[in-house]
Amino acid sequence: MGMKLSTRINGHVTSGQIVEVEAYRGDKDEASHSFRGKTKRSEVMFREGGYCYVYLIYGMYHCVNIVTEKEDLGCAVLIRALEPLDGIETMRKRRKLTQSKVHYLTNGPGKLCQALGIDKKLSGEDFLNSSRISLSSYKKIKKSQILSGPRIGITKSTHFNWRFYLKDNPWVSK
DNA sequence: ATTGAGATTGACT
DNA sequence: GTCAATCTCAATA
Repeated sequence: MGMKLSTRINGHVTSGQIVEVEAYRGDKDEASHSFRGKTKRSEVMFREGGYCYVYLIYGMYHCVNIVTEKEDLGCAVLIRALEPLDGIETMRKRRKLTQSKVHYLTNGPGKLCQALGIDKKLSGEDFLNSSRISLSSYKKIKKSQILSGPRIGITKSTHFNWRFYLKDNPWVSK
């Protein structure tokens, strides 16, 4: 939370501050892609922390995750919303939004992937050694500014309060 | 081989 | 508020 997520795709640099995330883990979490073991799609989730897991959701949109923890544990953090920073005009064109609707640039997991040009080709990239996608320090966030609640859009394991978001940040999805 | 559900979004009533 | 867009996976045959 508070870190900057950046991409460089075909020379276009875009980035945003992470303001909303959800945690997924390999055991005890029925909502996780890693819960039933490795598949061709979820293989990246079982690597050691630092890799980028991107998947296609509902056949239409992409979602980006940061793999965490040790190898074989299947834990990752889904990026759900960003506060736009660099390359806003590039993001607006990718999202096909008019100036009056830039508010909707990156306030959702599918939206931010479209804005930053993230798709399945970036799944498996190493955040620490990639020329196309990276993370960097941006803002120090106080714990008191981070709120939590149930994860959005899932029907299993809804009792875990593993959605985290910045208090009063206008870019949060809901 | 077929079917139904899913970590979403935008268009429409 | 409803619904369709259409890829991946697991369950069924």
